[in-house]
Amino acid sequence: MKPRRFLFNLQTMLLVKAGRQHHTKENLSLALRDLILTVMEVQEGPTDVSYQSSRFWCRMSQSLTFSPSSKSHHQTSPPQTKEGSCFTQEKSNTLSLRTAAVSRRHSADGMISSRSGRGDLDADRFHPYQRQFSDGAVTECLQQCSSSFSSLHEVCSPGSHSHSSDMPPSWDQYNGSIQNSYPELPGIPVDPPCFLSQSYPSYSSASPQQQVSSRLYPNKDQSSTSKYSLSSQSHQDDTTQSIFPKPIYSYSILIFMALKNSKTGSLPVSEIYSFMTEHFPYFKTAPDGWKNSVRHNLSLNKCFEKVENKNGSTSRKGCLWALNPAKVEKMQEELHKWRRKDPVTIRRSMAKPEDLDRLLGERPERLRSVPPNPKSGTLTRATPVYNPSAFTCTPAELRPACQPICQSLYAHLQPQQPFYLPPAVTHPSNSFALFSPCGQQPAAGIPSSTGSLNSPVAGKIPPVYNNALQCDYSVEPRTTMQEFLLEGDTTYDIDMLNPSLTDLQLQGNLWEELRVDSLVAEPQVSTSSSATFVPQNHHIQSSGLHVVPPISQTSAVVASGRCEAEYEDGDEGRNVEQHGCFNGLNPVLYSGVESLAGYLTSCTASVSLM
DNA sequence: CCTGGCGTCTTAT
DNA sequence: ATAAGACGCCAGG
Ligand SMILES: [Mg+2]
Repeated sequence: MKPRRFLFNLQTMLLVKAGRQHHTKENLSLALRDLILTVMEVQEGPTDVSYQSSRFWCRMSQSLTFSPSSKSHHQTSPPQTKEGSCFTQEKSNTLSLRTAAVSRRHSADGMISSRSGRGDLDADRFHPYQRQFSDGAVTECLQQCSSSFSSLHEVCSPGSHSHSSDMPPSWDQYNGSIQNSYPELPGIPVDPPCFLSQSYPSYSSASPQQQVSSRLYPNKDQSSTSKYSLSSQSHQDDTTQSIFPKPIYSYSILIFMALKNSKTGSLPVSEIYSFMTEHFPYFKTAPDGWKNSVRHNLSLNKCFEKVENKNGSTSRKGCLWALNPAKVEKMQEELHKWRRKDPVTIRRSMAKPEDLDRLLGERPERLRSVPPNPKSGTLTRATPVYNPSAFTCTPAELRPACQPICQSLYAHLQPQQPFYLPPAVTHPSNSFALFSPCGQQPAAGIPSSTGSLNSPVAGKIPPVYNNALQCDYSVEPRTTMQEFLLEGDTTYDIDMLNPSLTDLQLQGNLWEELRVDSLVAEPQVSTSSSATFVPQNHHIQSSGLHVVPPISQTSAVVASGRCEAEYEDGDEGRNVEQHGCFNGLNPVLYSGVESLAGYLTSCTASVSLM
């Protein structure tokens, strides 16, 4: 009984958080994926855990390819999008479901009209300080907005959906209680139909705009989509749009990432575009203009310098762009700042979330418990140098730390040559563009006279570079304190990542509301949970602990979360606690998260043993 | 035409 | 003041 309710709540919370409607396995999986992204962030970096989660994610991605033929509602539940964007940007701390809902709705309302045609793009315009989605995402947001709440209802009404049929009768009353807990839901309630499962045309028949097949703005950069997208073919564009929010990183940062991760350290604009579209699918379908902005940034930002392309051919075109050594460090700091800003959301906007750490510059895995080197045969191909420009340290330094993970994680990457390799090229500038490419532009502080070759320059600059370019690995004094903390102390990680936890806070709120609900319905549960749910500390997992029986891995999750439940106080405490919770989740990621979704869906049965 | 370099203007911080 | 981004212009292919 209680356990069942708890798990149900858990499911619902997960789903709502992910903005999904039905208690389907798919939705739960997707919701879990979100959760995992969060976990990855909390974990900060490609640890063994995130490695596992990455793998999980990949597998998940594959399995997420909904077959067009399947139930129509599947298509309407594109993976996470909305709440990450709609919610997290809020002041979040005090963010209530209500406000969230309202704001979402508003933003959606404002833009939804523009969806009809290419002509009216104003609403789609980028806005510097406001998260946006490409196309369909907006409408989805609207739907999600109401849907997230409606799900509470729908989920509770046994007959509403296929999966819910499994649910025990007791849910009926539960259903009632939940509804009660949201007596006056904003916005949504305004539309009474929202509470009726059938009133979601979007899910059963999907609104025209969101309808799969169609109309996406033609895009020239259709290039490497298929490789990463969650769904296939026809769905793809649509899905891509809906799924990937615009990255919150600034253009400068994105460009920086592109250059930093390039083999040579310099790229033509076109490749910078490619990098962006490849890693941030939003750009595949983004309205025109972003390329302008990229170019504009290249020109404007002193961090980026033009490099003569081939044989000093003049001109205005065909240039390569490289990083200005003198500014790199600054950029790197910027990047780390952004990184902390909202890591989860960033990952969401990425084609391959697990690549984030690599793109940002490797993290010090050594600080984490990384399993001993599993020397694998595929090593040679994927040695850490995949990100040449990001590493200035010696291979020896890198390998021990990275290999195990990188190797498997990035095995698909094409081998690249270490960026510190002496450019066998005639144009050193190209191969080592970071070092103030050509004398043409006496980069600040760097004697361009040394021009052609790296060694002289390299000899002088490296310290700075090393520090800036390689992920602050070395114990370089110059590394910022924050970064240090970030790397070495997980506790700080949590603290730093605070912003990224807004989702969780929302979750907490939600949970709390659910809990309240439970209280009403079931005094007993309330007793145990009420204690844990005092405002100051949302011991989200705690309440679960009591209820959830030692069921396989899942229970382990909760249990381990439990262990670290008690901690500090105040916000920090909560965060840490959550951290603990997620750490607890890790084991699951390891052993079989996939089963979790399934487990959750069928939890009612298994839990009853309590 | 398209691409790419870069300028202008607006907005938020 | 500055950062960031949307948008515009124009040269060159
Ligand atoms: Mg520049």
